[in-house]
Amino acid sequence: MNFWLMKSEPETFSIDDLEKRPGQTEPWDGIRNYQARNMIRDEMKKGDLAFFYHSNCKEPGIVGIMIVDKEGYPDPTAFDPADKHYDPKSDPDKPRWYLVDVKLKRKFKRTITLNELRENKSLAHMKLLQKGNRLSVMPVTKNEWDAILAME
DNA sequence: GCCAACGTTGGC
DNA sequence: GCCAACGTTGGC
Repeated sequence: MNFWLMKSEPETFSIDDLEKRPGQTEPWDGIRNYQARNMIRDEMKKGDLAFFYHSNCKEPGIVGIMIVDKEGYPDPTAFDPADKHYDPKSDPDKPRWYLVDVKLKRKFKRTITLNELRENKSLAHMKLLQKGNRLSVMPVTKNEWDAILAME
C-alpha cells in the first residue's frame, strides 16, 4: 500500500465538502500537471491512503485522511468545453488527464498546520516542505505518514 | 495582493 | 532543442 498527499483549496473543495458528499466520495478532477497525472494514472491503487491538504488559505495544513476508492480513469472535465478545466488537446480516444475517486476515511480533530510540519525534524525531507514544490499530488513515505499521524 | 518558483508554450 | 514570455501555484 502507498501513501499520498493531495492538495485542494478549501474555497474550491474542502474536507467538509467531501464529508457532505453522497458516500463521502468524490472524483478528484482537474489535475493538469503531468507529474501528478502520471502518479494518478499509474501508481495510485485502490485502498491507498492520502492526506487531505488545504492549500492557498488562511491556515494551510493537513485536515484528514482519504482512501483511494477508484483507480485512475480519464478525467471527463477535460472533454467538457463548459468546464473550467476543459482541455481541447485531450482526446477521448487518447485522454491526456486522469483522476481517481477518493473517499473520506477520517477528518482530523484539528488542522496539522504547515508550520507544525516544518518544525518536525523527522519531516525535514518531506516533498511538501521542499522549496518551490507545487505538486498537487505527491507520495508520502511510511515514516512521514506515521510521524504526521503522531502529531494529531 | 505580492511575488518566487515552477511548468508550459511557441517562435526560431 | 533553446529560451523568452507567459500562466499558475501557493505561502505570506
